[in-house]
Amino acid sequence: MTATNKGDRATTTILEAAEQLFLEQGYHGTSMREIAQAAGYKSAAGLYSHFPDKEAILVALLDARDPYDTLLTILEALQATSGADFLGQLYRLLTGMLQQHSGFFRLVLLDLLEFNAAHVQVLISRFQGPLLEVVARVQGYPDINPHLPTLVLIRGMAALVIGTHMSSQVMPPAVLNQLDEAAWQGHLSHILLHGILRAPPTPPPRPANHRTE
Amino acid sequence: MTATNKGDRATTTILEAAEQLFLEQGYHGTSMREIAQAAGYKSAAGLYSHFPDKEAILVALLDARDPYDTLLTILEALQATSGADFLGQLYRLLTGMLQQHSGFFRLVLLDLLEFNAAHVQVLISRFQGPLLEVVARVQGYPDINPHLPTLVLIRGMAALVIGTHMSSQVMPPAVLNQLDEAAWQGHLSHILLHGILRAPPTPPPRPANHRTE
DNA sequence: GTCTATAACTCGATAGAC
DNA sequence: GTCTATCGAGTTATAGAC
Repeated sequence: MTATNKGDRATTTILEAAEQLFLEQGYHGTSMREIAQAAGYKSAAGLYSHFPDKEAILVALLDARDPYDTLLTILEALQATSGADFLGQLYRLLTGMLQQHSGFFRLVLLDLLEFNAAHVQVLISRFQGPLLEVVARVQGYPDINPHLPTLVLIRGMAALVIGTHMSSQVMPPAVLNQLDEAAWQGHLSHILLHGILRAPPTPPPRPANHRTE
Repeated sequence: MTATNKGDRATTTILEAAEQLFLEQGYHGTSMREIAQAAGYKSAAGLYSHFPDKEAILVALLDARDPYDTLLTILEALQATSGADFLGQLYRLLTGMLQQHSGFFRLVLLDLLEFNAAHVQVLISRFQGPLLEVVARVQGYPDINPHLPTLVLIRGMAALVIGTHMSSQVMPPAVLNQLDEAAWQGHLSHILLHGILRAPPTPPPRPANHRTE
């Protein structure tokens, strides 16, 4: 699945083994012997032909599972009729990707706790340029609140997306399943767009001037 | 600082030592020897007079650092003139507490990764009742959108609060410091209340009928 | 309760044969 | 590249003296 240019299949096998174990047991909770055995080796020595040490496996894993390229491709192709439409799609896209790559997100948390996000910082910095481009595109729409600073727009979106994902991991399944995924996305993106208050500050009952889609 | 009913000072000393090390090095990355030495013992054996094993230390630590009681007291005393006011205060309160108890939050993440949130689930379930009471209070205000299901209100608020905190841990300090804390809170709570779009869907330039606060 | 001593393993990493 | 064998240091946890 993870493309390696050469026939270096052993490396990806090791990474797949390490991924599963890291996610289940944590970084320090997983031994080189366990990784080796899960990858089909008889002892841990074989791993050192492919990686200099244990930490290098985590770094390679973070890099291999980084959904950066996929995300960038989709972002560039994204088209919308309004800021509301764009943000709605973006929210759905990001939460969907975070869910699909939840393993990667756990690896990020792992790096955050075990190495104080030392390795992820590199991945994030790579993302900064494209991110600003997307936000600039968002702010070009006339229905976006022009008084919101760019940074606030980014952090607000990021916070809701990350928080949505985190909450799904902590909420009891019984509660989470009271609404299906589409309903959750619809409601939460509504909050992102219109907030929690009633849409009109004081609703003046006037005939329809706004268009319905 | 952490109140223990008896003169059981040794226990709190151990917990303080364990807290610092767990947060710096992770759970499996911290040894009983290290905890013992940081707590003033000459060997790890002394710890076993107070805790049956290593995991018990983490559990006791999670329980000791749980800000539940503090939060509940503040929540009960919270007064507001409107839903917007209430939610604004609540957002400020929760983000502030999360920041103040960021150590506890890291312990939660640690439990999430190392034990699949097994221990935190207990703490969360304890919080469910009071949480519903607060939300019921929120929904009593007339300016809150009545079409938002209770669960959506909870998760939306939780997501933004958690996401705000998480983003502060990953964002480069240079970016984070471009706005001061009060400005961040103001903007982000504005998004929570009114969303990212312009306040009126399509601004009809009519004389003031809406009241300013 | 805290100590020394130690049991019984497991850790990451290396050496060298094949 | 993968193997066996192993080094040296680390691990959790216990036994028993004080």
